[in-house]
Amino acid sequence: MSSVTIKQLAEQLQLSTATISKALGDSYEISESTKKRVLALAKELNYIPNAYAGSLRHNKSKTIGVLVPEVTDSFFSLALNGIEEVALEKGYHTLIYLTHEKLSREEAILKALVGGRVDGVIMSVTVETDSFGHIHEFNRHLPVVFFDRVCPEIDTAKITTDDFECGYKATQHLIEAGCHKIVLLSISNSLSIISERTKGFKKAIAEYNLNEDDCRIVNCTEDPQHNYELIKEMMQSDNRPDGILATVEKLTTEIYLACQHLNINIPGQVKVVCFSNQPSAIILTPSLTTITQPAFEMGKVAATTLLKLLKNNTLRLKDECTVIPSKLIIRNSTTGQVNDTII
Amino acid sequence: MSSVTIKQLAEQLQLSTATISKALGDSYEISESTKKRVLALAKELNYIPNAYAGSLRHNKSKTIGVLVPEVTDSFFSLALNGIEEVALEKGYHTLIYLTHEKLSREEAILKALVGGRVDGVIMSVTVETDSFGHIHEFNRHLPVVFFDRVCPEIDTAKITTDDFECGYKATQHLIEAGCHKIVLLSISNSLSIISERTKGFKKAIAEYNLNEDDCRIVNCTEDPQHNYELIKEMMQSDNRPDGILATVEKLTTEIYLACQHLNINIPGQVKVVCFSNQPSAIILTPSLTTITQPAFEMGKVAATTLLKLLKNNTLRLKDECTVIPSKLIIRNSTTGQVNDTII
DNA sequence: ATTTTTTACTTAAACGGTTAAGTAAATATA
DNA sequence: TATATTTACTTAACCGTTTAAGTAAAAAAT
Repeated sequence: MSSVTIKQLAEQLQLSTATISKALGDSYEISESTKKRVLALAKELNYIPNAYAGSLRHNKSKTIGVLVPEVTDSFFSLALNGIEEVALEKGYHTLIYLTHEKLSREEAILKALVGGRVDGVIMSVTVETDSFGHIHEFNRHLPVVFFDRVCPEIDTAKITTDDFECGYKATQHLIEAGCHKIVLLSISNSLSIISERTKGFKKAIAEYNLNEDDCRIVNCTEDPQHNYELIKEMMQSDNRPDGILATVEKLTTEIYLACQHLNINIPGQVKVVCFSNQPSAIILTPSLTTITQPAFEMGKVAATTLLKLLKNNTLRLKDECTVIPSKLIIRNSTTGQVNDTII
Repeated sequence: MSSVTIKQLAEQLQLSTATISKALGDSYEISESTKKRVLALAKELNYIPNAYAGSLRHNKSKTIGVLVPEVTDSFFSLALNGIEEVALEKGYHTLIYLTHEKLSREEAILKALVGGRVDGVIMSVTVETDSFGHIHEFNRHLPVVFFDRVCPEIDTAKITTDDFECGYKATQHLIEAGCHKIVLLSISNSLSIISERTKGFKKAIAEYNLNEDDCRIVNCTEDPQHNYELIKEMMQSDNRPDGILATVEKLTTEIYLACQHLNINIPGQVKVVCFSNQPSAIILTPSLTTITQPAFEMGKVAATTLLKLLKNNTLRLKDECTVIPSKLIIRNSTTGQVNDTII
């Protein structure tokens, strides 16, 4: 059952455990011949060092924790991909925790992680995270790197994308495509990314002198069915929008469904832009204009930043903020011919 | 930096570390008054036990390892979701490793995990996994639960879906919808799920007396661009199929794109079924007929099974196989009106 | 009043490694 | 030849926690 230990190697070779340990660590204190014997036996018996013994001694776990709201979202799964790639390359292990957008989970997980299980954390906060005492408390013990959904109140590394500019560019694109009544579909009032995107949205509305009452913000929830009803209602109202800017990927399905069921043509009657990393955007009918975030890259940079700190803890994490731009990918949901999308 | 230890509690209360440890464990050996004092101080100083010290002592890590080919796939992200849910509920931690379909990664990861870092592993093998010595070796030390992509040669718990039946049902559905030349798009010759689905496919072909030369198997790769070319070529060949059964989700994009670009109507000229958990299946044009696997449920059962064993290691894992049926969800890509999908 | 049992602790070993300090023998230096 | 240095080890302490074994004092039983 249990694997080979240093003690067993020591006994077989009639050496002390210290000698074995140093031989395996290629120490100058050990003769070449002994090193060879140790390495050979270690290989033969398939010796694997116990991860926790070393961790306990060095107070280092070679493990990072990743807290994300969910993983069934292209952005987060791509980011996780990037994080895991860097971690594996640098010999780190990745503990994953899904908060399911619950602040209480986030709090409980961070509290548990102070116990030495991880050397640091990479996280994207929940939609509910409007207080941050738990993160601050965690950060007193261990380093935190935020990515995407950051906590402005915590002074640490933040890997983000240009949400403000993208909110602006997406709105500008809708306006220039002829929209006058643009609705921004939000999912939170506190989330950093949403508030940045919203600011960009508002700036464009103001700059182009659109009627601010027509260009409102509608709050969606975690419940797809509810969102569907909400969008359907919105699209049946007197003041129906002619442009939709959806701030999260998962709203795409409900927007397309509602328009299909109400027989509203995209882009003829309403033009749609989504913040999305879904590969299927290109095969939707009409193909979906997206703001596509550099998810994989953001994950890689977040992990690289954290691991850089763990290697050299004189680094000031607060100076390690990176902004990687997203791309506006224009497709038919904002520019397509109306005939393209008869349903 | 470092957190509070039992030693510090002991010193402050003028007690031994043993007393503190037992008080925290609510041992009968400790008086109620002492327990109260210990608990109070522990709470005040926010004592969190060091995870690895306990792990080292008990040779248990309260951690499970999850090996999946990738996480940017609805099936695996949903399954991970299910695994993490059960793990968190039972106080376990989840280490995630992405093999990226590389056997060498799978081997390296399993080897590293023998070092006590995990108490067991839940895995879905890579497309390259045609030997299994590494899994067998790992399994000598620690329990393994397979889900979805299993290794038939290893005697342990396997959580699967009814791939054979689904291969059959999907093919039958295509045949009954009028297809005579059905192509199965495969990604591997060794993968358990693919071979089961293929068997079901062949059974239906034989039962309905379709021409076996027209109903061939085409091998796709990990490269989307290559798959696109392959599908395009196939759809331009003399013997163009009138039905496609795609065994993995990610092929959807290339099928739809190729048909769009070649101006081939789905379902008019070719009907399509995909094994897929993508939520966007419903908003594609035409909406996509899918075999949808119980991904979340499979993840939950896999985790529950592993944790059941870890609690009671007299359990025989090989007796803990579960098959959870998938669903054929019929949509317009096989039954829709041709007019629905003019592009 | 004496012995036994119970209570409420402490001591020390253990988990599997690492490492500072110690040491005997071999080699180099004066 | 006597002393200093280097080589190649070993011993023992330590990381933070658990737990078997030991113990003194209090309570119960005889």
